[in-house]
Amino acid sequence: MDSTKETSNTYKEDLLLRMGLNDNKAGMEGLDKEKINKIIMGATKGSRFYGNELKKEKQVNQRIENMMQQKARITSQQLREAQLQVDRFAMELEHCRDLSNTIVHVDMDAFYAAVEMRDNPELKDKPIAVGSMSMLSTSNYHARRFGVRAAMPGFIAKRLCPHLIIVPLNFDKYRVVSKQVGICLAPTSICSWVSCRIRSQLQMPRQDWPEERRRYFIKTGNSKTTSELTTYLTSIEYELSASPLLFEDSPPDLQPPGNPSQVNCKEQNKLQIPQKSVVFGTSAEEVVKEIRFRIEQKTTLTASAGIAPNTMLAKVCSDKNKPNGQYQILPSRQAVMEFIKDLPIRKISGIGKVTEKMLKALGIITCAELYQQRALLSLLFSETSWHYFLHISLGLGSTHLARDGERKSMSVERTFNEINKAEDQYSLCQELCSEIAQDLQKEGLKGRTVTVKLKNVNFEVKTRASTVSSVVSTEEEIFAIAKELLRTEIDVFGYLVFLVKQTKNTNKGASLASYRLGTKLCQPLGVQERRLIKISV
DNA sequence: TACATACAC
DNA sequence: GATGGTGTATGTA
Repeated sequence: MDSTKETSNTYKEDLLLRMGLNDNKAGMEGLDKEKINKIIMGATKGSRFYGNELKKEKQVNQRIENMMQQKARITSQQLREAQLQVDRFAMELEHCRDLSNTIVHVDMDAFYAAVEMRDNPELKDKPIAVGSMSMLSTSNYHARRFGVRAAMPGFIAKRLCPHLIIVPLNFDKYRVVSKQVGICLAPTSICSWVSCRIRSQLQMPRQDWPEERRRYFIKTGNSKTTSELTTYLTSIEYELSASPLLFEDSPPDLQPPGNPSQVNCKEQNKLQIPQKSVVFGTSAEEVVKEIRFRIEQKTTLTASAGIAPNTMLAKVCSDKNKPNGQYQILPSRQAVMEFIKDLPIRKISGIGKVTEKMLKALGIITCAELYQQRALLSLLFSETSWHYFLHISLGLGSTHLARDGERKSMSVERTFNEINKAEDQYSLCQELCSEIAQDLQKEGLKGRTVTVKLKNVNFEVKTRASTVSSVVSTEEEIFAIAKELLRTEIDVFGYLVFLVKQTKNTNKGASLASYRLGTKLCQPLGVQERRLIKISV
């Protein structure tokens, strides 16, 4: 076990990186990180959670050490050869660079928090977060100034910001708003979306649209007018959805919405709506402004957006002018490379904490540095990984939006407080099996692999899986398998948590590739004790 | 196929 | 007092 000294000295920096404030998020620039980290560490140090993080951190450090040893064994001859090979590949990629698509990534600002603030005016101007004392899903920008952010436990957030108001999650509400946002995009283009994040591919020019089609009337506070206008807006949307949305790059007809002085105030006699109106242009930028305008009119919430030649860049761009802003990378190689140059790799979707740290050990922080080290990376990482890195450093990414494929797994997982008796664990397992069975039935799916996931009080996680020859889907079938998996673990280790998973189904039609079912139970007292009892027996 | 890791949201 | 839940991909054995 680690001595206290080792813990406090050797890994201090590492742990701050792992446990301290992650400010890689909009609205968290220029915070007093040191002060915030002090509070976070004060709240977490000595906890079981902290102990497990320490352990995981050591594993990452070991990985890095292995990598560095491997690096030390690389000869300059090997490096030269790698350089040639990588550059040949890079040239091919360059040759295939496609700047002809326009990808838009729309991202709602502090989504859950914004919904809660909208629905409860008392929360306006106050620091709020959505979630529980155990875990927060998101926070508003006010709270972010205190270092309060998503994935932080509420009790720690409270220490950072004692006045923080924590609102419980209302998934049903977010689902409704999420759908409304989807409708705002539907007429625009081909679009695919996950939760409140939306990617949209603008496809066809709309330069021949009459201005009337691109005109919107601003909602006002007046309730009667608002209702009229809403009706009108709805009818416009209906019209839009009946035709493809078109655009091409051309100067905007008007300034951005949201700035009253720039709003067009023409009379609309024909429509008998004497209100302010706004007309959007036909460029990509204008279309995106229009999308964001529609979202705001429909939901009273703001969204940010990125416009770029591929999905990787569009995603990064959507964060650049958050909240309530947008950013475009023009479709030229130069614009792309200029944008990429000093961009920290951590900003790219898919580069997380661990990858960031490993690359940092190689002196890589920015995309330009990622490119410089391309030969070395090809020798240290798997083909999949270095290809991925190379794409990033060239500013390349997917230029089309994949349709949602069929699901590959399904799971249910829950963390519990205290379960002392094995029989209680079995019955909880059965409950989860029942839930999964229902979920499977809802989608008409079946699976072949059942996985049980266990987590003990020290946050150690293990998974145990079993694949059967024919598909299963009922509570009884699944529980029979899960129970066996669980039994082995309880008997041997006295573990407290479990999970079940299932994969691959050959049925056609209503079928599922796989599903997963999980449970986690926590038992504060048990592990050591139980293990001892087992041994003594 | 089994298991662990990393990542996103 | 207290550190989530769901899903995907990948590496390795």
